Amino acid sequence: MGKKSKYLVTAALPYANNYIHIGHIAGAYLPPDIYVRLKRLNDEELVFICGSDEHGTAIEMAALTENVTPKEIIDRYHYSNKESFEKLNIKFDIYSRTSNEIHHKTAQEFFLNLFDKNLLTQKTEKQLYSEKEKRFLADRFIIGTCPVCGFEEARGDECENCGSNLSPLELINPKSKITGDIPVEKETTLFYFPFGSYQEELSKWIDSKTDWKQNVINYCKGWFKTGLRERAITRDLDWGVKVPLENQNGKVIYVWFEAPIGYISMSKELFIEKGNPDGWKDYWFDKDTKLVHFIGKDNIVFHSIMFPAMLMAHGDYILPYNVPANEFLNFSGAKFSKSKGNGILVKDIVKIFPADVIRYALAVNFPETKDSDFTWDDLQAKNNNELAAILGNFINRTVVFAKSKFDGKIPSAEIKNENDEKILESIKLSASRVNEFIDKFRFRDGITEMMNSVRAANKYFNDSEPWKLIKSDKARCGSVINTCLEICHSIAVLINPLLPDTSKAILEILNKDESDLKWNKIGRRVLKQDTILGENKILFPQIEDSLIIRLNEEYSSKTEKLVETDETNLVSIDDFRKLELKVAKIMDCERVPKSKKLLKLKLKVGDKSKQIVAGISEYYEPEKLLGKLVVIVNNLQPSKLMGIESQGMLLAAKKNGELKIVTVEGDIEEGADVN
RNA sequence: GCCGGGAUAGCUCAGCUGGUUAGAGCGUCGGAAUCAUAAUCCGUAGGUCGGGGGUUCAAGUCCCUCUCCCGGUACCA
Repeated sequence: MGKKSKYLVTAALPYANNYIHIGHIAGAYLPPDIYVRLKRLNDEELVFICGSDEHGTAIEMAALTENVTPKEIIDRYHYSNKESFEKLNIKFDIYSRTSNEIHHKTAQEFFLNLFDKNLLTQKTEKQLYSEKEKRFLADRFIIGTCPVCGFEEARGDECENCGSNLSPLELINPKSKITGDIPVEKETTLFYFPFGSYQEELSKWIDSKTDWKQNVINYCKGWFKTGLRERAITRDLDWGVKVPLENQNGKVIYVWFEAPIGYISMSKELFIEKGNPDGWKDYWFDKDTKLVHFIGKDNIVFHSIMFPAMLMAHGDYILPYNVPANEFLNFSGAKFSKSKGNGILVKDIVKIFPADVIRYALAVNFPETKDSDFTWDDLQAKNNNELAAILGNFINRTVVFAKSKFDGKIPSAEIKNENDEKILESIKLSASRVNEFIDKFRFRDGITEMMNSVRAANKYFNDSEPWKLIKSDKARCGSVINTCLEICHSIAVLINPLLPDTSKAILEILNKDESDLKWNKIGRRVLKQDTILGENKILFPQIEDSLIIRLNEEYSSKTEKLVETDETNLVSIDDFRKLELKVAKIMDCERVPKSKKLLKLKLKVGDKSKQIVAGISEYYEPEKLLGKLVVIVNNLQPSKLMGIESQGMLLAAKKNGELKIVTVEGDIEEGADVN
């Protein structure tokens, strides 16, 4: 064994304005968790860093839209996402957040370091300023008439109607999206970072990274080809890390610049927690540290170009050793999309399936070289046909056999033969292959290798035929079962990085502590004969079709295409009678978080209550709807909108940007039929 | 528009600098076995590698072109 390496592993900082979904997990969080767990089993020295990215316009905008403070937004998503990771057993050494003071300080120091070296340039330009709100408006906060197509609600950065990319200054009649205030043009001075002057050094550096994934290198080369340009690193905004200079009121460091510094500040925080405040330097300043950034492909430019350029400019820190970016995970052929609300959120899926099942289903199909596809049917198949059938079954058949034929004790292995040693040896070899694969970020191959070991174990069981031996040669049979139990232990270690809960469960069944939970113990005999086995347990219960059918229905409604209605199409009275229109009373009403138009309504229809999600919040304040009698389609097939079930449809009239809900003239008891 | 990526067995995916009969897992079908969550093990079948053209002794792999999908980016004065 040579000198152990030291690893500084990071996972992309999730932006705290949304709940994370399983696409994120497959892309940037489960791979490093497996990687880190494996390194730990090999006694490598490492830290694993992650946390929420909590600044920037999008969060401020979400806050304004919901009429809450940014702090409320980031708290909601920070704690929820942190919990999501925990539920999936993705175990960071620290999961912190960029709103912490230590991060503000670290980012400011970083900024000042570059400023003091005269590496930053300043430029003055015109931007839109709201006198009323006393601040510059971010592009997306401005709406106005599109100069290209005349659409009246174009945003400052792009027109959703014609797709044009716009600058806010081009908009005709611009106004603040939030207050409706009319902004004025005002000059502002911002700092820029000259990426262009680092292009050559970066390019050479990337060229030296021959072992990086091809997709990452391609992205970088693409950027070099178009040429790196300077980029603003400050902006006029309240919510963020303040620019640490005089006369910079109302200015913050741009979030893309400040967020990756979070890796550094979170490292500091971790070592403060450990009672070793300078410990982070052993990682960030040591040329032998392997800094590995796990990210999704959308983040490549930041981690393999911008952040390295910043680190070069600063000079003290190490550069990334590798940036193993994954592609994207699709869902049933469609993209995960926040706006369409069809992502499978981690906080939802962990309520349905055990962490290990989710981890396995995602990991065998990591989007390592191209986008890959996730389906519920696939998850079921992976659980039933692989986890349960191959892995769970081997443990179960071994333990059940030992329990019934050897008094629940580990029999002795006195009558060994070469087959016993062969299988153990092959698992040991397999383990070293797993190690190599994962070290090269080839997780899928590594996992295939793990499962091959378990297949080999089943084969050994079959070929040894202990059910026959028990009748003819009990001592030899005991040796076989002893070996199988040893294999169970090896498997527990082997799968530990991928399936930590299952690994633990196997150890419990074997009544074995974690003292031999080490990679180099794979394929070795570590059990004591005559140990009484623990309680057996089905590791992977079958997933029934009915559950999968239900999930398919639930999630397909989110991706359904809208069917256009033909206005000239006539319906018969029978068709009309299929609709059950009823009068309902609005009992409760609230905005759907992070949605633009949705209100969640609690209705009373006769003696039943109902929940309906309606897209009317741009026209009605929730409070004003309370108590109103409205008309609803009572028997509409329920569907989910942004994860919230809607059990009907509210009728409303709409024209020329006006919308009025259909109410009842006079008073009538709710629940009344409408026809 | 331009740049980049993708399109390979029923499904999900591998195939580095071109080279013998294109691979894996799951599913299918057949067999063996019956300790085990009807779970295992062995074997079989399945692909004109998106369409078309070209280079080459030889192309999934290189070139051209077309179709579809996905990113990025520009312009629409």
